[in-house]
Amino acid sequence: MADLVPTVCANASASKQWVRVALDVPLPGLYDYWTVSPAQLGDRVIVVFGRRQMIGVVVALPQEPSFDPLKVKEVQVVLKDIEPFTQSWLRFASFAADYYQRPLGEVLLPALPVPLRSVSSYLGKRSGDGPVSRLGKRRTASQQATSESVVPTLNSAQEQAVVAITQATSFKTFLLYGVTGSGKTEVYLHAAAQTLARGQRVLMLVPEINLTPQFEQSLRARLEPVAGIHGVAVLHSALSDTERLRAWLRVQSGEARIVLGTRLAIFAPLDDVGLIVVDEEHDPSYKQQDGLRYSARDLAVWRAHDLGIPIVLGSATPSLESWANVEKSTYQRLDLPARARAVTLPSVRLVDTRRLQLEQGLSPQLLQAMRARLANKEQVLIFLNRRGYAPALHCSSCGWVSQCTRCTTFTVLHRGAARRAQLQCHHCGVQQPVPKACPDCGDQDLQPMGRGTQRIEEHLSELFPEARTVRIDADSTRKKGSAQALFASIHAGEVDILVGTQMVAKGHDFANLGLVGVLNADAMLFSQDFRAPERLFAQLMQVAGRAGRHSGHGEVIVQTGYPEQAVYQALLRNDYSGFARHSLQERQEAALPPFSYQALLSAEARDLNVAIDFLRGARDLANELSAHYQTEAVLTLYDPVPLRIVRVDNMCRAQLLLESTSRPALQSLLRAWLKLLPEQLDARQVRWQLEVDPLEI
DNA sequence: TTGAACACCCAT
DNA sequence: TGGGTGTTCAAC
Repeated sequence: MADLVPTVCANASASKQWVRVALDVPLPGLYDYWTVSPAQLGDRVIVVFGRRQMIGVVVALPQEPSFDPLKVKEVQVVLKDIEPFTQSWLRFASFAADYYQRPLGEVLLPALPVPLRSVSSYLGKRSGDGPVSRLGKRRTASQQATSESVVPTLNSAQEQAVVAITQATSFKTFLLYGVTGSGKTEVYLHAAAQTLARGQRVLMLVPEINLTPQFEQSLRARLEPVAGIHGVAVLHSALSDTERLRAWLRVQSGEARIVLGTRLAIFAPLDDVGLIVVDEEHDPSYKQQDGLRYSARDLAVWRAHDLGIPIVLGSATPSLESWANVEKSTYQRLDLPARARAVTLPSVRLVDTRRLQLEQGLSPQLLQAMRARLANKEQVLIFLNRRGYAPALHCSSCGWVSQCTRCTTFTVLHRGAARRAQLQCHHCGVQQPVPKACPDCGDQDLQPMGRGTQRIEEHLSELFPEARTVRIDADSTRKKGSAQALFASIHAGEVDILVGTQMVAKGHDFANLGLVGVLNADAMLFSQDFRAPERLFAQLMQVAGRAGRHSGHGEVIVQTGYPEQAVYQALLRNDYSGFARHSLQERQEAALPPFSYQALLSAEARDLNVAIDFLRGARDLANELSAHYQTEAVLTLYDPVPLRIVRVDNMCRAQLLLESTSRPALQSLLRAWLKLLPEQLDARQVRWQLEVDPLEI
């Protein structure tokens, strides 16, 4: 840190300087302050804002303040414990703020580790010289070098992909398209190694934390020889504040050569990047669902464009947006046609449940296949996207169903420790004891309705008492580290039957898994959302890909009442491209994304009518504005509608969808609209927010 | 919109 | 007296 000596000469430092500061407040705009200590663009400062002290980022050095100079306050401290943020990083944050229509400070500050943005870590009682110098004193046990692993040779398709990626000298988006097990990771690793060898850094995004340890391990093994022992940094939200700070500083200082992380890592402060990788680019986890609602994948593409570098989006089931970009030749597709280990894909079977007598939701076909696999000492995965014991409790004599008092949903029956049952609302989190008798008619014969993972687990344990059954869902993995322990026991062969939600579908490579059974997939078919089939297909392909990755004779059984549906037929034929063609045609005919661009204004209020009225007013306002901003483009304003689950936590929710044929036109409309919305409408009783490119509608 | 500051209330 | 809760107000 010797290079952090102030760079401004002594006489200049005495003069008064204006700084424009971005603060993490939900108000639009930037705030001017003055200082006599030298402050540069990208420095952090501690300022007084209203009644509180805050850390902000200097984003401009104006000649004159844009506010009454007499009211402009002095900066309290100019923080110099890290290098100022670079122009390119600030430009990136500004783009994200503009595009998602949020104040710049709401992007910049949450992107920093907590200690770097909280005043208390600098001015607190025991803060000393701040979090960075405190970190320096307390040295970490040096990381053990991972043993070097053998670099596998690439097949010709992989080879071609690596060549294409590494030969790109400017911005170019590649869609690396290959089924599970086709060796996408090897392509990333080879391309990354070459990028590092050229002296540039690599940013690699993965969808979820629970698969980073696996991924991190193979990355470390392969890249530490090139990048150095401290050359790999991992960033995700499960890190503690200090761990996150430590990793972040290694990124910012340039020590980390490769940055691996979840969506938040897209805001990592590095610009000498030569390659960005977004693994499983279709995954919905890349979309942040609260606060700044960004898509890390979309931002990654923008960043690659801004930096003039190649970016690789990888998937077996690309998003239709990306697929359409390939068809427009905006992206270049790279195919990995075969499974790298030269094993065949699992065979898929649809079991039509309409004429079947199911036993606890399980078809005779599935049970028989399970028996065969278990006898053969193979593992079986039962996939059910529904946690808890049963989706509701039901009175068979009067028809009463357990409902949440605060939400318009059923409360879910859960079995806790020692078989203690309770009712839980999955939306507001409220927990209630299970009534002994029906609250309406007093009948004591209350029955669970439907099946969740707990109930399936219980039933399978009874059916296959000799098999070791394990459940993996949000409930069984709540404790820190328990997910990893469970996965470890599966890998160690200590588990025969695995019951799980979508948690198990992602990334894990279970060597001995022979059969995957999918229950209740139809639930996803009936969603209002136009993306539901796309999501279902991706999820089914992904969970199917867990079977037979090593043995080569994997089998997938999907139970459905609608086997003729296009999604299932495409799955049967393992035909993503056919499914994509069919879906894109439907989207085009309906002028839905990717053939249009959307924004979603949502509102919530105690009274549904208040929310709807607010949205109606907002729609009228947008209608007026559209005359000015949509000259060429076509704007569609839908009617405000209540959400499917209208009331959550006693707030009623509604939304208004805007759709435009032009992204720039939509952007300028939104900007003008958001300026006027708070003034023109009585928003006092309404909480509202705007989402650009919503993923779920 | 947030959160600090203040007023107010109630239990001890 | 102190803590918990509700209300108001300011924000370069």
